[in-house]
Amino acid sequence: MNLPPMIQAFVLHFGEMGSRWGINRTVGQIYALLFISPEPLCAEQIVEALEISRSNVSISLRELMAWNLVLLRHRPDDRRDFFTTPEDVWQILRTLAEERKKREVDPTLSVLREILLEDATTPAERHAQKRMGEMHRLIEQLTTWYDDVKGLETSRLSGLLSMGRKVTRLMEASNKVVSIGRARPRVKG
Amino acid sequence: MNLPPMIQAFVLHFGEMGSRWGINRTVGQIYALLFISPEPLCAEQIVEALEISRSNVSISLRELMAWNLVLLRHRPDDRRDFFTTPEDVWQILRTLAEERKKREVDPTLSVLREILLEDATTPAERHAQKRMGEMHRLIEQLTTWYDDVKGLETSRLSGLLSMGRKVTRLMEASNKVVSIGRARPRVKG
DNA sequence: TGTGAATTTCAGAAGTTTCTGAAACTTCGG
DNA sequence: CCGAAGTTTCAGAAACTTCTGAAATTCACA
Repeated sequence: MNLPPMIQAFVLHFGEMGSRWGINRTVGQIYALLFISPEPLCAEQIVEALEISRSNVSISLRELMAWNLVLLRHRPDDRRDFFTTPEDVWQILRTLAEERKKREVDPTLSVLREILLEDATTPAERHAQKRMGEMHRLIEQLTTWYDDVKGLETSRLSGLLSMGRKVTRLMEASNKVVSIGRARPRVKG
Repeated sequence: MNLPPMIQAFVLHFGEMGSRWGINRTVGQIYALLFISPEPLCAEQIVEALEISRSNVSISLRELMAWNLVLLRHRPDDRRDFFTTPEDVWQILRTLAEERKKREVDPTLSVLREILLEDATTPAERHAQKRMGEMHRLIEQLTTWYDDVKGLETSRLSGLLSMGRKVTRLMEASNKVVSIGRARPRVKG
């Protein structure tokens, strides 16, 4: 691998973490390389930088495109595909969240929904359904929050994050303001 | 596998999802089984229910304990270990978030921190450091929010989630309250 | 200290994923 | 239609993970 040491460290780290993130080493390395590269790279440049086979690069790029984590770029009078990552790290976060939800959460949600429609006959089944119901409600609540928040522009999302738990105080304060101003029901929660 | 069909479906699903969640099939199945079981189970009962080897159960339980996802229980006059999952699904969520952060985020944060301390000499390195800086700031912001929110009791956390993006309006409204003095912030709609 | 039930460890078999090089395919200018 | 440049596919090799049964270890109690 023929890269400046700092860049190499970053690329190798993403390779190692790949397996923990549900992608493989090569995919992680390619992503890292594209992320820090000042220009889009073509497949052959990736082969040279990482010293892996052309076919491996091809398959890994496909996978990254399936995740919507890399973009295709073209140059005038050049037939080759060039690859890059989105500029905005918040946009990358949104994509990552969306894809992980799709792969890691949605299938479970739909299995739970189906099972919860079935009739429980034995006590064991009734208890199981009760537990699955708890799990289902939790996941629903999380995904509802996510769906609500995911469309926010970056500045608002960032603002929301920096509020953190202060929001709960604000909620209470707002209840007071509201109820003093004109009697109103409490905000849910 | 000798389980009621509804329970079997749930257990098999967790097994299949296991690889997407960074655990393996057996670990996923055992977790699912413990989660819906009305009583703690001992290793031998897991062997019978899932029809897998005793040693596989032993190793998988170790892994689940390393994740803090299962608890040990004992019965009077019985030397065997019995295993169960925490009752409260919100507590499970907290544990899961904590462990995933520890494994999937913290190592990257510390690699980024180290690299950002180094001196960039070439323009490529300077650009790489700029990008890593963006990534680092994003992760810091997310983990700061997480650290802030993770200690909330369930009812507050749940309330915060059900507010979703409405919070941003509340933030703006609260600015107005502060600036105008006693205008009433809208909570709903 | 010896016994036996419960548990863990471990070497290797079985299964899965990743990677490569070679061949096949696609596209486009001449 | 040809050839050159680029890209994808694929069979099998290499590497890695998971699983098992057998052996080793632990531990309560007589």
